[in-house]
Amino acid sequence: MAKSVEKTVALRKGAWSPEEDRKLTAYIKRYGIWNWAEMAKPAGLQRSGKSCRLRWVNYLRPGIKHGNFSKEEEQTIIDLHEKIGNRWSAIASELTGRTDNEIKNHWHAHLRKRFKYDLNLLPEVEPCQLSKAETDLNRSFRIDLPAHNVPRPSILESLGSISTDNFPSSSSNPQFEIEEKPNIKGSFGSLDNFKE
DNA sequence: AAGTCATACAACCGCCGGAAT
DNA sequence: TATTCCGGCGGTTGTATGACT
Repeated sequence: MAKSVEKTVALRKGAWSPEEDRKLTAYIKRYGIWNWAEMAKPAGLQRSGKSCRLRWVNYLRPGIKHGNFSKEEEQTIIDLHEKIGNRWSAIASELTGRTDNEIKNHWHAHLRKRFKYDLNLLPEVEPCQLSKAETDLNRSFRIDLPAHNVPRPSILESLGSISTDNFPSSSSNPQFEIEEKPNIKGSFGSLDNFKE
């Protein structure tokens, strides 16, 4: 079903454009989340359901915090990681507005090398034995460079305030029409967050 | 000024579990 | 009960950007 759709349509990959972000956000604002695999097409996106879900969950969803982690947040991550390991989603649930992906990245970029450095736990191994991530970690560790933690300009700035006012309505553009929402199950996502 | 290196982070991939049929 | 589908998770990779030489 959904898989056949994804097979027959050439799907875009790579970085999301502001236009794609607008389309996905506007679609979810209008119709909610009902089936990621099926939503992409009527939303006007040539993306896989997984890609749409990931973009929404990690970036577009209301309430997502971007930017540097506070000392408290870092300490929470360290504490929880010590207790439960790489269960990033569980850790993320304890940090309002942070996603598992962001925490995972932050851990690998900042915290893990600091943690291991403190404990002298990093083994001496040949780089050829390491994955890329491990190689990066080892390299960073050994040269002991301070992270130049300059945040990139957020793509959200280019989006401005998202509005569906200039977005094609379902009545004027059949591309966005949905006769019904088949096989709806589970949560409708974070629609409550749109309520003002 | 140009080339290379190091870093951060967005996004993809593959697997797994739960729900539906 | 078996199969299929979907969403979620964690690991990994690709790439943009800034620092360094």
